[in-house]
Amino acid sequence: MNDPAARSTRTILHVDMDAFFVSVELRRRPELRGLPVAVGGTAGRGVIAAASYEARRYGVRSAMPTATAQRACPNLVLLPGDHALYATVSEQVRAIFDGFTPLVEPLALDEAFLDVSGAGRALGSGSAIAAQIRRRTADELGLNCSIGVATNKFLAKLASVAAKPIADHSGVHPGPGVVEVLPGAELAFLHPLPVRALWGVGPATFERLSRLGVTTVADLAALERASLVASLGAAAGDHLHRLAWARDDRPVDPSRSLKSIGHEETFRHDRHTPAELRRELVRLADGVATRLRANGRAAQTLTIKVRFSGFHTITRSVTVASPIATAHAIVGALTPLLDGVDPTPGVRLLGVSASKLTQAGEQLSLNLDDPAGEPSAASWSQAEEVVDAIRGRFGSSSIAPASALDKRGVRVVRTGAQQWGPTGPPAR
DNA sequence: TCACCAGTGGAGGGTTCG
DNA sequence: ATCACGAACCCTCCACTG
Repeated sequence: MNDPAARSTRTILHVDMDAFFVSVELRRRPELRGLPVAVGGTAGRGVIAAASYEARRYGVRSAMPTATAQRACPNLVLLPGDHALYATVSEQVRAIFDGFTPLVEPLALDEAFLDVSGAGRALGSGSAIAAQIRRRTADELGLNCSIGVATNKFLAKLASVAAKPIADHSGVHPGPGVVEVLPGAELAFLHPLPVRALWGVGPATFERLSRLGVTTVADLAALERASLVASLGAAAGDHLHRLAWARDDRPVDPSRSLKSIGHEETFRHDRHTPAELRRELVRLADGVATRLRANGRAAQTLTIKVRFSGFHTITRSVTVASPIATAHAIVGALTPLLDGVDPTPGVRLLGVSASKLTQAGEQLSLNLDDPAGEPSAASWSQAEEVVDAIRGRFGSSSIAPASALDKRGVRVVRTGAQQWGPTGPPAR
């Protein structure tokens, strides 16, 4: 305990569920086991969210346009996805993690970091704990996972990639399941990897690094920190330089709080009129406001995002004096911004997002009686809380803003439950 | 009054990740 | 050759403050 090296050596696990969404679906559709299966949006404007390893044999990958995936794999079984179910199963996985350490940082529904440095005596080494976790997710939930063990977060993440099964044209090859990077072996593991494998090196950064002659992590490590900073900026340059030398002291943070809440939607057919956009705005704002209230938050900054048919994308934002959490107030704040957008060239996507979040609750209403006879902010707030209660009892589609309805009073579009592209048949 | 400086925060664009 | 959605973070420009 008085050895500084021992005190500073951590044991971090990165746990990544294998083909999570698909694996959850296969539990209730066992007849599909062994087939190429994917969860994702329908062809047209949808993308793949997860692919079984059999589908990956054909080159199907997540984020791939569904149309492309179906060309690559004509027999692909495409499932629409059930985000609520995945969230429920994710909580069950989480409960297993919690049995090993209180230091669990979820990254996504299917991924988490665990700091098990303190668990040593009772539960065994990092790789022993990893083996126990794998056994329990398989036995109790019927789900496989791959786990990386290392002395910091980003090496653990890279190790979990190395632990994964591999699917290529020759077949599906099981992975080791657990890969541990032992203390002292960090650079030997890290430096041969392609620089693209590093967290934070996407297409744009890779392009810039290529211009500097960097292909592997070893190349990156050989570069002067200053030239990296000059090329990539202070934050990214410094960060990557540290990673190249396996330096990463970011703690596993179990209490990261939400910083923004948003909804966006790509339309099956482009919108061309302000009236159409206005209707979508109301609907999206309703979804965002509902989630704000469900999380007990209110927002001060509101942003719209507009993607035109040519894919050019703009954002417009406004910061209001006091935090808001009703659809009415959000629409009020965003309407002037939307009015500044000309939809005639065609709009394929609209998004609404709320940031600068605060705890809702103690905002005082200073104008309970409005001389113009308009309902006050407080009464909108009460009205929308009633809406929350009705949805809680009768389902999310039981009630909607009148201005989000079409002329027949039919709800125009879905609530915004996660999809991976427009619903219904392909456009065109 | 002007020029400059440092700090802050808003706005807009962009990158990356899963 | 047509590409979702949700979120975090970064950079740059700019206005404002003192």
